Amino acid sequence: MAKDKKMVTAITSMDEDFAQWYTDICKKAELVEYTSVKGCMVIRPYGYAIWENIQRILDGMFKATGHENVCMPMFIPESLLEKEKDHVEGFAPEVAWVTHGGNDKLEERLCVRPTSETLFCEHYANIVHSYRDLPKLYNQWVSVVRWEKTTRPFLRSREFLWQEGHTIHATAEEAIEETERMLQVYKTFCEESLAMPVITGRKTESDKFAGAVATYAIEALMHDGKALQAGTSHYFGDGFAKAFDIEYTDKDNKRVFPHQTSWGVTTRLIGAVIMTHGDNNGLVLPPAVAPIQTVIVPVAQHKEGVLEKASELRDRLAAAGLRVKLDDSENSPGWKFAEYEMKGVPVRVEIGPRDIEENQCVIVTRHDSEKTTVSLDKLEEAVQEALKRVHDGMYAKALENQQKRTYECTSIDEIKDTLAKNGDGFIMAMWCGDEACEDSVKEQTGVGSRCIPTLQKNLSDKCVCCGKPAKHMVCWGNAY
RNA sequence: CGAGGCGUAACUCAGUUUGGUAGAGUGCUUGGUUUGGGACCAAGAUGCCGCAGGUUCGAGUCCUGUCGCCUCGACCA
Repeated sequence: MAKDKKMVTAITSMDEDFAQWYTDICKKAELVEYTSVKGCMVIRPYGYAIWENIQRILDGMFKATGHENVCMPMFIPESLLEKEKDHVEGFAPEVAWVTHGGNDKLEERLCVRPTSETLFCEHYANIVHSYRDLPKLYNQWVSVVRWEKTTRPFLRSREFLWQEGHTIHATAEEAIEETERMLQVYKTFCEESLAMPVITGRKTESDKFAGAVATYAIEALMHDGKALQAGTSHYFGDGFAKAFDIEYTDKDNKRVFPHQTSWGVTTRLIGAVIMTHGDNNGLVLPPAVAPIQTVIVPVAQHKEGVLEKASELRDRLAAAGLRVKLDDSENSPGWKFAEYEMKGVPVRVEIGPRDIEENQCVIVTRHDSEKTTVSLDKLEEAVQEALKRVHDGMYAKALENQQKRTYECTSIDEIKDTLAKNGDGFIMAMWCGDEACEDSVKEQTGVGSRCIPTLQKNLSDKCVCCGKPAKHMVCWGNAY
């Protein structure tokens, strides 16, 4: 009977329908709510708290690597957007335009920023005059708008929150080093704070950012085997500087162009966390970004002393620096267990009359449902240790899924067979560097190029498609 | 943007074939009994049947349009 009851409000099984499961989690864990504008969603307190934790940690990493935060306007005049040819071509199809101010038609229409390269460039042209002004290591936390046709919560919305770093350097070497440094910062963040393994790599020519010399990305593999680009870092060379007349005087009194980078991650990271770690009981959150790290569920809370003891445990854990919540609502303990599992709280502490008598409590870890009984004398250490166990366990599980779903192939047929037999995943295969082969692989097998992984392996001397000499091993996959 | 599916209470859905004034379970409110995996009993409240037109004496039901969600494709930092 209890089982049947549970089914009433249960989410769709991820094995049955992964897309519906994802949507269910977003709604039922109270992360987002739809609005009347397609692709624009309310990020609810519980979802926004995850973003705040992501922001706090990443911002610390940016500051530690010498970056400063700034804030650019949200409007870009059409003429400014058009200054760099590739850039405008890449973004024009998906920008939203402002044509009126009040009742008056504007002289020149303004686009709502889809990204802020042009604004930073205009600004840099004003403030960079000497080699002494360089480098500028700027970042901003803002929202941007891209008029996407297909939208999904967190994964692809028309307005989304992100950070965009924009840096300008005296030399190409310095800028390239910055591009690589920030890619590494993202990788470290994903692994250490999101418990999510990623592979780093360079995008192919056809897939790189509009206006970039080179685009690098971190790619994560979701539970269903689809790839998700979790962050990007671009090297611009001096292309933007030339287009926007950013020049400085070097030590030898020569006028030269500086070199630029940009890099960003978005609220899509929340989608990545959901699809990497979630299970059929709901969300599973990495302790580092979980809004509630530990929930205390009192059992038989009406009985003498239970709530008092539970409050005492809450105060002790809060004093130890943990984000802790005591749920003293009238719901039954079983209801609370299910509720906080749905919400992905990493550690649950149960405390009831029996425990109090024994001076102990029960600790349950979300990712593996393991229960352990610990002495109240060691509560803080035990919970800290449990949180670490959750993080490590989540990372190990995600890494195992990624490795299990990574396949090395040396022919088109092998790719097709692999996909047919195992479903989606990362397909590693050699490529000659020709865009025609890249397109052909996509057409024949359905998987597109994700990136040219930093860690290369020579699987074969020949291109998987045309058989000509191979240049790189490419990671192929079906992407969100 | 193309093909398909679905929009009825906060949620999951029945009712649409054959037009006649709105239903169930869950949730919510109140009271009582409960409490170690989504408790039980009783009494209540809750609907522009996605939206806009049309046909009709009468539309949740038929027709047209439109918006939204889901799937597949195209597109896409």
